[in-house]
Amino acid sequence: MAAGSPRPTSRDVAQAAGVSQAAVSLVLGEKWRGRVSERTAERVREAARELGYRPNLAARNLRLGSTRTVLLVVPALTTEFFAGVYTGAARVAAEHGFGVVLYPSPEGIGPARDPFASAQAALDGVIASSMAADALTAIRGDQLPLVMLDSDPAGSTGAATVNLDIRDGVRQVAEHLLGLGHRRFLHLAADIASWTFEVRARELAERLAAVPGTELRTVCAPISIEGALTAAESALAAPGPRPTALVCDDDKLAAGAYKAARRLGLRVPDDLSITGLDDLALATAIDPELTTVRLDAELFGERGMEALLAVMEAREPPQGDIPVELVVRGSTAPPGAP
Amino acid sequence: MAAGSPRPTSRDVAQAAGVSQAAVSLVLGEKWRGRVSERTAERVREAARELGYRPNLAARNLRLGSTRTVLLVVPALTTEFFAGVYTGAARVAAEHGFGVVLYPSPEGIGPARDPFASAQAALDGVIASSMAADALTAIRGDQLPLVMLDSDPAGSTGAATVNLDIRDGVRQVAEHLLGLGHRRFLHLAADIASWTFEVRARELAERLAAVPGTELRTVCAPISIEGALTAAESALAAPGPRPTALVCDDDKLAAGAYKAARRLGLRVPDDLSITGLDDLALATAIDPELTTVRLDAELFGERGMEALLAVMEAREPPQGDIPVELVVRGSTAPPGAP
DNA sequence: CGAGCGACGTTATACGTAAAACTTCCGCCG
DNA sequence: CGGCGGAAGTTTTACGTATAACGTCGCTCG
Repeated sequence: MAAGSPRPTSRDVAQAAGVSQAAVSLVLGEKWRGRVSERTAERVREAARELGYRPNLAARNLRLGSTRTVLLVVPALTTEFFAGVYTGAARVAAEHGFGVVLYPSPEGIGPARDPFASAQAALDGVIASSMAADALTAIRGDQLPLVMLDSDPAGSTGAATVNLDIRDGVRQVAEHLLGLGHRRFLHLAADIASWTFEVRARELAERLAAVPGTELRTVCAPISIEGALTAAESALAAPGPRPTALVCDDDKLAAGAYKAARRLGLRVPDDLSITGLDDLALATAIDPELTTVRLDAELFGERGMEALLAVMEAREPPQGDIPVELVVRGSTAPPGAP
Repeated sequence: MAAGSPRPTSRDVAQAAGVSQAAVSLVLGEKWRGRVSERTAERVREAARELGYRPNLAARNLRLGSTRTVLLVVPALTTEFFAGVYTGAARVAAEHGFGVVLYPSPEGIGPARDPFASAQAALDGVIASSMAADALTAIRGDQLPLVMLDSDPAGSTGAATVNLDIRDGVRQVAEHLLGLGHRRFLHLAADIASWTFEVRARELAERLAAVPGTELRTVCAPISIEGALTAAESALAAPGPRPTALVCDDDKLAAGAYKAARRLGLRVPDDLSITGLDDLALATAIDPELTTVRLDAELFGERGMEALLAVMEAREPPQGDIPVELVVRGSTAPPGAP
């Protein structure tokens, strides 16, 4: 293992072990049942260890025409949610001998490099979450197996989808708040044109419309604490009867809403109930702790990877949305409580 | 671009354009100044576009012996800090024609796959942050250019390091609190054996030791809100005079400390001043907003990548720590304030 | 006794690209 | 007019691996 010397190749190992390069490949490829004697196999392994041999992946990929590598495209890494998705996907991938490469969408990263250029390696498949349309066409152009996370199952792309049952989560939130007696609602929505947010808006509207005497206003904000703060503050300060329940599209928006409430002198939950969606660490950091919908990010990633494996093997991907769970904490109470 | 057909190769393009494969390689490689006429070059480009040609990266990597891909090893993605590091590193990398692959440390991911197996692609270099020692030896075994983030510059590895000036950050925190009049301190430390945390402890102790009449106790906790909560609660409830200032190793610990204070009926900052370190979104989500040290994650990533480029080109990596800045918010006040 | 077969390997080839080395043609200058 | 140099390509080779195709024994069985 002399320093500075070029990496040893399988041919070097072969020479050291006194066999042919093919034999090395057979032994190290674990596919030598009746092809090589146990004694030579051991000699080869010994030589490989001795030289510190590592197969050249570029060569292997070229030969096999596949890299056993998959790309996970996420919109951002500004919360721990997609870290969980990655963890789940990577676990399942590893069980099948695949690796996962992470690509956070090109916010702030030069547009010159698309996901594929960035990953450099050839890819065997893609899991994409809430992505921009242009990046999507780039993918389809490559004709790669594709699974979309949290996207319209009836979308025009025809790609397989894996979704959290956000609809059910919003339903649970609505029932919870209606059950507490709330009738005047404000929806603090994310200002992103994405299916997963459209679902929230639609489901909430439908659930509330089913109950006579309810009101629903909606205000959009960028997904950041600052953005939510200003949007929520002006909406809550608007004339007319004040909403008693504030449904936020995610936990970060909810955190901004807390600050808006505080500025306006509103107590949570006495004057205003607030709900989130995600169940980030943030949800239990703020006071009172946030009533929110728990999303199982790791399971989401696992299911995504399982679906991709199915697509790659030309099997039918598994169906069924991933269940979510309402977590009731201190940010919700009956309206007008003391 | 018939569907299902195998991807076109440079040879297909050559045939379509009526030239040799070498000509295609020359034209598309942008290195054909005096080698190919403008007219044929255009024909080649046209044919490539027509067929939807994408070079096979595995083949290119094999030929060039380099992948222009770099690995960024991060301890976790549970806060947005390392997302910022990635963004910065990726920006600089893109400017130099490099891609960055992200590898979150193997918490929960099968140990069977080391970073290199995971990245699948061969790598040209590694930027590693606060990593475990065994993973490090795996890297050194590969003799790859390596830059360490937030690691002991006098460490035994001899690798280049890029550091935030955490020492100065802690100094600023100490001066701020001492200036407010605090004398009894509690240090809520991360229970991770890592240089970056050792620096915090050492610097804080030194700064306080320089002022007569100060007291310092230390308690360790896992970096999570829950962990910080229990550790801080029992430490604050301990007998003897209560500390008036609580210095936390990062913002997440500080968030847990808020909850501990609340449970014990202590008001922040009147009864207890609290400081963090990181300036995450979390810092402004909690009430009162957290006095903390702002770390420029993107700049950190940029510097890391610049250093790695220097190492790869056998240049001397740039020296100098990255400055940090104390951000004073509402969580600190003079002790015993009304 | 020779055909056949299994064990144990080896030789040869292909993957798709980049680039060094070579060919051909032509214009131009001494 | 001979040769030189440059433009415009082409032919060839190498990168490191996996595997199909091909020996070569020694033994067994009909």
